[in-house]
Amino acid sequence: MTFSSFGRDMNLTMEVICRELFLHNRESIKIQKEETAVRNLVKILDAALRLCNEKGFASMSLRDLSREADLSLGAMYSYFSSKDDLLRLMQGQCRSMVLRALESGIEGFYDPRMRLRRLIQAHLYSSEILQPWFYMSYMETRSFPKDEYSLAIEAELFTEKTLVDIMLEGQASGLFKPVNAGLLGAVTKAMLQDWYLKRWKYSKRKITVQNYCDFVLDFIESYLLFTAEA
Amino acid sequence: MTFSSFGRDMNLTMEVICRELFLHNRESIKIQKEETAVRNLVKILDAALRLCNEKGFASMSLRDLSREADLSLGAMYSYFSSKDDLLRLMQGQCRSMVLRALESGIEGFYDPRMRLRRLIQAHLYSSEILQPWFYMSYMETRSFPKDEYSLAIEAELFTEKTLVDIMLEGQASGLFKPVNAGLLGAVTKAMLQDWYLKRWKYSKRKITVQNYCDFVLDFIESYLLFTAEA
DNA sequence: CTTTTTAGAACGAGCGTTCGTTTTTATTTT
DNA sequence: AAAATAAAAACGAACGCTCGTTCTAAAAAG
Repeated sequence: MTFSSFGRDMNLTMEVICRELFLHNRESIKIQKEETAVRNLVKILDAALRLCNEKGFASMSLRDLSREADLSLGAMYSYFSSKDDLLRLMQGQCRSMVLRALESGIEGFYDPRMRLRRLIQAHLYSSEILQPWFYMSYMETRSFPKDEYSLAIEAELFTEKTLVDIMLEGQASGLFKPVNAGLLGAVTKAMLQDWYLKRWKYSKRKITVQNYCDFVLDFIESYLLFTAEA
Repeated sequence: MTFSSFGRDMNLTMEVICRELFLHNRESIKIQKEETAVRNLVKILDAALRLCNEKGFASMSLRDLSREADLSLGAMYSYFSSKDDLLRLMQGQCRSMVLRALESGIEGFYDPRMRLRRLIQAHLYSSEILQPWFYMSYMETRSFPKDEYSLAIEAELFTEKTLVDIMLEGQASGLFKPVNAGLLGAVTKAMLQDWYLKRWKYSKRKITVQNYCDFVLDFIESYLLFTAEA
């Protein structure tokens, strides 16, 4: 699975995300016409993610957002009922789409080594495309309202558990070495997260998601696989 | 080097940090008597770090801080001249003491394998003791005032470069395998950071800093060292 | 003309910061 | 040893400003 084939298969564009968001929230969104709504939701979400990445959700004022999205305060309140509601909209839609991408990444694969590769690829590629959302989710989790907080933690632990389960499968079938799978899963998650948390560093060094992915896979597999290599 | 021996050698207690802080900032601090000043600085910094970890620096109001530190607003302003100044005080003092701890960790060691071990230990142990400060620094860096931002980035890159340099030394001397040292340094930093960023997760799983440290060292050395093992 | 969408002034709450006052501590005088 | 005074530290109401949110009127669309 290459990054560009992943990009083609999953459709993680803002346009698509905002259209789904609109269709799933017609009751709460006060705008009727789909095209108008989608166009403005894209402007709002793009601007919100940009501002959240710069200064954080709490420090992003709705006046900043209004300026950046090129919509008045009143107009924006036709799309969400409060600042927290805006957060809920972004979280709900993006989380479900990323989860879908991860699941369909490993779907139909049964060899532990292949499943591990594909899960790591799917995670890195998703976060490459939706980096601002991943970054925002990571940095803001602690200040989310209670329900969103739980969902975010749950999602983090779910991905980690999936990693660990694949490792345990591989160990059970004698394919992987009996190393500490729990800790290996945890630090693998940390490496996956570093890709979207330190994007500035990796871009400056001209390291692509493909480079990073290959390295992480080699690093982990060297530790897990029995040495057939030199 | 064990965690407890490290704790004994470096003196990273709040009491010590605040006393140094006071002595280095006598001009700007409006309180004369050392004992009074140190006692209250400890209250202020402890409370500030606690609140910053809960809700972030921007969302911590000075009224919150005043309540938690059990000091009036006016009294607190005898110790710093603005909210940003409070940040600068915490950053300056803690950063220099952590840097000192890292440097004296590898001082006097010349074998690359030993240097790598000791640097990783010193980093994990420091962040175990000053976890709230490490966490705050990581999460708030992007919203620091310009000068503090640069210093924080510089410190992050310095630690990473030190890791990479040790790896390159080891490779040059034929002790380590010729893997991608730049990327290995980057993901090593990510693993070190995960220890203070996800403390809640590791405490819940009853994983100690010693466990984590041993695992990370084993993981990295397996990748770097030529296989003398099974 | 009716409906949908946008604009931006207005409001109360909470922010960082200031400052005149009170309380506590230390020193001097009786 | 007690009282008086001076110095140091702590207090918290008040100020100007920005925040999230509401609301009415204007503009645009059909």
